[in-house]
Amino acid sequence: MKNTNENVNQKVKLDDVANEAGVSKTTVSRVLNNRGYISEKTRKKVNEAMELLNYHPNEIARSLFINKTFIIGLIFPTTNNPFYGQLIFHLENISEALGYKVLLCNSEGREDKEKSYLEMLQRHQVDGIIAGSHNRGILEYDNPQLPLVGIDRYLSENTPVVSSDNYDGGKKATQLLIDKGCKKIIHINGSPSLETPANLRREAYEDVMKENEYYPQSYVIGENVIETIFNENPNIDGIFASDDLIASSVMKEAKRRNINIPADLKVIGYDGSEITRMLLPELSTIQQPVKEIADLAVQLLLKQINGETESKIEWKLPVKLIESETT
Amino acid sequence: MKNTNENVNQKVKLDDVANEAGVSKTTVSRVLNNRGYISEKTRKKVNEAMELLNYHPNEIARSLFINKTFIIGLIFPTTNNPFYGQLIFHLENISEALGYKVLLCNSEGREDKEKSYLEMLQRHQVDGIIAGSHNRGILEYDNPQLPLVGIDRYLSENTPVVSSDNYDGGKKATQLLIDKGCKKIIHINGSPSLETPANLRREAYEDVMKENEYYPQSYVIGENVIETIFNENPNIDGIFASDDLIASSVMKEAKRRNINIPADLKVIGYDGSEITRMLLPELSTIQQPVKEIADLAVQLLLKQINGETESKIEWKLPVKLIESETT
DNA sequence: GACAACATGTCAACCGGTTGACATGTTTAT
DNA sequence: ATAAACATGTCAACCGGTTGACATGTTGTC
Repeated sequence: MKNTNENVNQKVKLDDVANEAGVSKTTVSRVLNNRGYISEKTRKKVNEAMELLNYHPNEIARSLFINKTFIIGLIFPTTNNPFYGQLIFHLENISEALGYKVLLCNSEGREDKEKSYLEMLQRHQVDGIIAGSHNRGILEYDNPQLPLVGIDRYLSENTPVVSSDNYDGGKKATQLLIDKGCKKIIHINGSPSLETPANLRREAYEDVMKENEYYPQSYVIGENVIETIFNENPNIDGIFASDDLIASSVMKEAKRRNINIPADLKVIGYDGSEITRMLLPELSTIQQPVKEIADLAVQLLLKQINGETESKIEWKLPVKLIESETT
Repeated sequence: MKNTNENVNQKVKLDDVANEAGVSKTTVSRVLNNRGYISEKTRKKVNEAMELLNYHPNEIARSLFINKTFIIGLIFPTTNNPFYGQLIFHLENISEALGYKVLLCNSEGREDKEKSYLEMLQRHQVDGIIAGSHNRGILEYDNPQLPLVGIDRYLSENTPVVSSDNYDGGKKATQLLIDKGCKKIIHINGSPSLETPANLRREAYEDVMKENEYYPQSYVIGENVIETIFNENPNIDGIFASDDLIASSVMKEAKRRNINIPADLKVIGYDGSEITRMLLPELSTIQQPVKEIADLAVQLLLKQINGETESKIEWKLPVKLIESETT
């Protein structure tokens, strides 16, 4: 049996298509990029050759020349989280619709991983980065060689940040608990060392509490914190958790202690992702406009990529109070 | 003010590093790739130059030459789902540890999207693809130019598939309901038109039912199906849902109808992802070994990428029955 | 019949690294 | 003293497309 060309399993390249179609390399490139004059007949011939040979243009070669990859890097703690899972879904979706692909990076909130991802994305010549995971102080963010947008995270002095209206959300949540008659309301938040807009949730909580002449008291989530809260505050009757997962842990612990929700204790969370709404519909929460956040973030990034300027740095999108059975 | 080189905002390239360090292009490349002889002194000089200039080697140029990108494509319905979110997290994590990056594709289960993603990934010269979303019949999968691994999906005759032991899972779930005394057990599954190993869950259900001389009855999930099930089967006392989200919908509907779980109706799901366990711990379920699935899938893909052969096609990993309050 | 628009080809430079061949000079070991 | 190992440089081809300049020929139109 002859070892013909067709048997050799090597990638088909533009030259092969040109040969097959009996035209020049340039003509094939013209067909691919729709430039210059091309007759319908030739176009068809070339397309047929591409079909026949199962040709896929090498985007790497193209990227190298045009100095653009149409790839966006996404750096977030993890897809294994209802909120980020939904956010990343939308980010990818919107990007795809606009002709961009996404490289996914799960930083797990670790600075070292984030740093090496950042380096990796730059090596890969991504056109821009959207990041929602962050420990401020990573030098590379301050010296951005790259279009950059943060989601719910300050990345550097002049990097745009998109977030839900955290202050308003915190206000709505706290106010609801007060309106429902809670006297001893406690707030649980993530690590406050992070300089994130999400801290505004706590700020709003504190402000509203003081306005109503209550004493604000915040705990930071961590090992056994929820147990501690119940132990240290026997008269607790309201909890504002800064995300729904924390809220669900609170509910679990309350159940274990036979504390009745909402009769004895009212609970409200934050995020309101689709999955949480589906699996835990009874939880009251402040819902973030996830799709709108993703939309805006991508838009702002593309603006930067296209060299358009935009002076506004902080973008806050309205939240929605969802009252359910836990309040 | 002079417009020195430093002011020009252009990407630093290998040549610049060479100039800065006062060595040749080749030497810099040798440092980068650790080949040939290099003195410590020179290595240091070069590294300092890279640091100083904030140099990031252009991986695109490198990929083009070595004909390898170290990128893996992931095609799944959506990250906005606890199971896929967790799976994708692990896939990315493991890949990263092995020096690969991932391009994320949310197919939404749509054939057209999947097709265009497949094409896109080939253009981008990914080294391989792991796919868990699929409508069989996409030609490209049958004619793979590319290393390929399926998760819970048959992609083509000889593409490796990794999945949980669906048959055993279906058996365990059904048997549990029977053991708990259910008489009228109904199964709800996803679209059965898909040729997926997950169909074995239904098969096991049917087999176990018949063995115990019960009449198996399956519904396909869709608009209002759950309501229909309750309406058509007033004496129903057991439901095996082929995933936890469906199970949670069943629970919701039961609550609406004041049907007590588990007294009047027992429910068991499938997946047992971390998020579901956290938000809906009361649900009994069959837990898939997500991390192990991801691990194996990546391993099998890398084997293909490295040209090693592996004749085993179907890989089944053991599931775990989690008994909770709904049974 | 002449000129514009259309169609295609040839050729080479370019994107930014990698690599092999080869030359030259310096150390080190024996 | 001499060969082997070490260190670095020069040069050019290469990866697979893209693009611009330029040439040549064909149609279509007024």
